[in-house]
Amino acid sequence: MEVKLFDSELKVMDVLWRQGECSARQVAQILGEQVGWNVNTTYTLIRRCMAKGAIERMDPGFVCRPLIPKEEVQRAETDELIHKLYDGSADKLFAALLDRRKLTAEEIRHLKRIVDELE
Amino acid sequence: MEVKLFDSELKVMDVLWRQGECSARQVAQILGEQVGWNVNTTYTLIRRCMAKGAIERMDPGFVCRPLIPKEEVQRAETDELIHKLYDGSADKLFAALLDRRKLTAEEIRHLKRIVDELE
DNA sequence: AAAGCCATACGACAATGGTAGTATAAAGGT
DNA sequence: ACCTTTATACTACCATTGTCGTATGGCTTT
Repeated sequence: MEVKLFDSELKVMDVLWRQGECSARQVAQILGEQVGWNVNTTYTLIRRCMAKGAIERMDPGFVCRPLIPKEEVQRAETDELIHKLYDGSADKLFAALLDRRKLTAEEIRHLKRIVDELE
Repeated sequence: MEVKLFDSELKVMDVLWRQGECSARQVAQILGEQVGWNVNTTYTLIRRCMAKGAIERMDPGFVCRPLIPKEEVQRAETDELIHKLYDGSADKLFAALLDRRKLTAEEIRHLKRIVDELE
């Protein structure tokens, strides 16, 4: 990820990822209800995201559009976690996930199929 | 996780997880080489970890022992990621991991083995 | 015992991140 | 034209985090 988004910025992005483009005002309203944020907080975060190139805002209407796809952020953050706690190896995270879950027989079958299809 | 460990504290923990018990001085030396930390930085972090109950330090020799297992931290941080970016669903992270196919051939082999051993 | 030297303690400082107060400006009603 | 309301900008503030400087106290060596 070229830009690092903070947790609070992620909340803004998440609204846009879910709703698609929408006005700054709407974002503020949604986050007000959803997280209890003051309107100004949202506007500040939107501006910070713009400064980072994560959001584009168009006139009229201050319509905001996410410029960074969610998948990219997911990927970057997951990588970070893998490097921080799983010795940089994705399969250790994978194994940990398998380990903590109670898998049903058919989930296991499903998994086997997916994994078998890998390369 | 009852306690939240910061990234810098995690570096200290990681030394202990790898080496097992060892003296504060050794930790400082390792992190000096490995991350370029000033000795004092390490000592400060060790003290903070002790305050959080993550490290126990014994006399003589200031031998440090990790009180929190790595698995627990991995779990907590992974949960956090899942909640932050994967709608709280481990499955989605799981799928994302498989989807990126950034896995090396060896990792894939490893995965297959893990999955085969399931149930 | 004076002088130095380690190992460790403690406190400080700067940078960062989260949150919101106050300012400004456009738009509408009277 | 003026008052209100609403949308947005700017700035400030506090808590947290990372990092290290200085202080202290014991052990050597002379």
